[in-house]
Amino acid sequence: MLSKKTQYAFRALTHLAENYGEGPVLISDISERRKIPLKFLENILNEMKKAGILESKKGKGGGYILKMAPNKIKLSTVIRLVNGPIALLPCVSLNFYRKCDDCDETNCGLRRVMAITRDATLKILEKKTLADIVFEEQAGPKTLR
Amino acid sequence: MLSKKTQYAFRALTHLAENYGEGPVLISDISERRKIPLKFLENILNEMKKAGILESKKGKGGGYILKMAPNKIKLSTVIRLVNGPIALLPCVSLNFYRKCDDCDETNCGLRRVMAITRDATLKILEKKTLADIVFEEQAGPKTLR
DNA sequence: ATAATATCCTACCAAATAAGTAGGAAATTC
DNA sequence: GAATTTCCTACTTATTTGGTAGGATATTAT
Ligand code: FES
Ligand code: FES
Repeated sequence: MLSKKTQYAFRALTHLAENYGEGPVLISDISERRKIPLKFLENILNEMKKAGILESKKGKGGGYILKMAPNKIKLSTVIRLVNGPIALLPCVSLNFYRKCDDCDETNCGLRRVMAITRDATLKILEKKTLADIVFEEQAGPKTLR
Repeated sequence: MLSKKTQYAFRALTHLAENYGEGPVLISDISERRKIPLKFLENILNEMKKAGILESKKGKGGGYILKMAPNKIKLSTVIRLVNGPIALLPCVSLNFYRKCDDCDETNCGLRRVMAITRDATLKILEKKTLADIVFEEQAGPKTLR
């Protein structure tokens, strides 16, 4: 499961995506409108800035902006940044690889299945971007299952 | 990511699957051969028994057995049992649904994408069973990536 | 200059979860 | 009734999560 922090990150990014091209948005603004604890949000946004997907400006008229267009920011990027590995096992993670203790990697059946799972997940998360999330929200209420 | 406990569970189950039809296997046996902390493994196996996928016998000649054939035990079942939800958000979990705080479900773009991701993951994990894991191991070393 | 506005930085804290241990009770077999 | 083996309850410890506090630093406006 994604951490609460990651959910906050997405909510904030969605907000920024909606305001893309209209200048900086205040942390306090995002915090209020999206119901995210202010100080926590500060940290989150700052992290994403350091990671290169946000830009910031201090002082009056300042705030945060997406560093690139919403359709350039992949969900996989955000998740890896804020949440960590996408794979279900360290040994099949592309970006956070770590060997499994006491398990023979070249011979591990679980590992192979989890590699397949990772690929299926990634196929979606590498394709979907913030723009897709915004679009879905504007498409109006939908019930899903 | 799957917890270490879940990895242990899978290692143990794989071992039991390999010995399926040959009578009970001792906890201590699994513990040694698969390098899993004994007392921890005790708890894990017992949990899975209560959940209905294992059977046990006490006393001499006792031990654990799979309650059904390896190809009847889905990976999704095991993960849900030991690890918890498979979905990336509580609001899209089929078996562990919980509402997200401060997020309008009927209108949430992230939710929709995560529902798609969940489906893709489940499509694999509901299909693959312990038998597949065992088969992969017997298919011999393979390098993946 | 200097006050006001905002982000940035360092550090800390509490609650929850994960990972594992200890010790004996209960059932089964020999 | 002794040996074997799982079962049960409870505890401990380490790590991660979800924050908070307080001031430093940069920018703008007067
Ligand atoms: S090598 Fe990672 S689970 Fe076997
Ligand atoms: S409702 Fe679950 S993330 Fe929006």
